[in-house]
Amino acid sequence: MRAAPTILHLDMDAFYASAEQAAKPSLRGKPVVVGGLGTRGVVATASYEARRFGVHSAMPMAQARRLAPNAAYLVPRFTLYRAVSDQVMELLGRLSPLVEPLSLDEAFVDLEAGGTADDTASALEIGRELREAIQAVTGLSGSVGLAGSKMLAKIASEEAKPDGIRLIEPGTERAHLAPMPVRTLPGVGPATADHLRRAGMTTVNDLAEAGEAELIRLLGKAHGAALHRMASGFDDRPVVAERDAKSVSVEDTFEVDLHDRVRVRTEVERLADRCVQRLRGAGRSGRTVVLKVRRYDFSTLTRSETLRGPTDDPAVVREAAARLLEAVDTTGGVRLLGVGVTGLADYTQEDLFAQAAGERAAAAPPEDGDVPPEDPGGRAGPAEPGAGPEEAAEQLAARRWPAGHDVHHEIHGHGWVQGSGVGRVTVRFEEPGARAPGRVRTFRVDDPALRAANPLPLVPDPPDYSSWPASRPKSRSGAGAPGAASRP
DNA sequence: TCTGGGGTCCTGCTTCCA
DNA sequence: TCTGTGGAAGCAGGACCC
Repeated sequence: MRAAPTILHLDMDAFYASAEQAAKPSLRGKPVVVGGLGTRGVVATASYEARRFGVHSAMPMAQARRLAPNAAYLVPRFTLYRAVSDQVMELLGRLSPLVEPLSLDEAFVDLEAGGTADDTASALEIGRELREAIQAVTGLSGSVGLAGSKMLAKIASEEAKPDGIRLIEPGTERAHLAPMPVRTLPGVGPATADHLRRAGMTTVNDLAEAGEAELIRLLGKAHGAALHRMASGFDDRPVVAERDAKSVSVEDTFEVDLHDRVRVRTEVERLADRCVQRLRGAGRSGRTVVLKVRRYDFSTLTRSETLRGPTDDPAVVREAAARLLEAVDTTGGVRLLGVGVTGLADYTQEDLFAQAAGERAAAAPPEDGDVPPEDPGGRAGPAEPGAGPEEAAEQLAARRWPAGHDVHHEIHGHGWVQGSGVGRVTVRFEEPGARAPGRVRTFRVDDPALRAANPLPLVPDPPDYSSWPASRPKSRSGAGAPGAASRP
């Protein structure tokens, strides 16, 4: 805990949805929902306009569509979000060497370590400047929380949302937290909250007064002790700039449950290959292979196997995953499969498995390596079995032209896919920064003049913040859009 | 109504080994 | 040689977070 509120928490407001609204002028002020559009998709982010209909993160997409049938439904575009996130993180890095990203849209900053703030006034000033800078550079708004600890800074940014700044003065933590519901504290989810409610505790004050011993009795040593400290306003977790990943995994939920054992095995091998690709991309290897199976009834089980040494050999991971699958009963159907690797290391060890696999591979006909022989099944796969020719064509069109993705037309220029089906794709031609919505045109899905395009920057010509925070950039006309001003 | 994907951490249990 | 013990490692599941 600190005597000055020099831990800053930044949380971008409805990040994915706001980025889409900024990229697509016709969606500004309208309900936008970003997430998986398949029958089993869930909402990743809903714009504030969509939230008014009751749509929220993690809600099944089918339910969101019932609540807000007229909203724009888009698939996530991580290339765009990552680019914007990089811009935001770059600004945060100007405030301190200690920046801890939690996700693409959230981070802690230790202002004291950066020497950019050492008291309430300077922390507030830097928070306001940061929000202005983010608005000017990305066109998006973020909420800032300031406090003497990570927990309180995060709570403060939550209270500041949307588009605000909030400071919790050190010394007032306990009083601030006392009336709040237990779910406010990090680490208290639905299960723990229910557990606590049955024990008669619903507010943070209840937890603080219950005492550490009682919470340990209820929740176990680590969780109970940590929760009691947090409920009492103590949180001395440092801001950690670099964290090594501890596992790498990939998983797929299938549009339709898999029943065919051969298909299940094929999918597991495909996932193992994808997992190794990611592992190698990170320059790592791993020792423990984990198979995850979610069955038709949503029951989930994991099976793991620890190898003699770390590996990044796809054949080794594939075979381990296949062995693990042998021990799993999949009758009834499989909804999700996942393959992961833990026990990460920076080196690989030539072990007997790898050697054996290599020898087998040398003796066998050539494989297709990392590229599957055909577009595989599941979410990214071909038309589902049983789909009619028209349905299949629609699925292929939707896959080629995902809703919300950027396209370029030889004559009409840059646009984005509004929808596709019946052999047609509908495109709205507009760019970020346009004042009015663009025009809509429809093409054949195989129109040669139409091709997929990369996202454009949300702010075409952002101001130069390279000397900030030492000196602030001169305001340009149009920079610092309305709404950037901090709320009191 | 019907529940994603990619992670982290913790707990309880079993086995192995010194 | 047998027995007890404690720690480490492996494994499975659950909860939580964004």
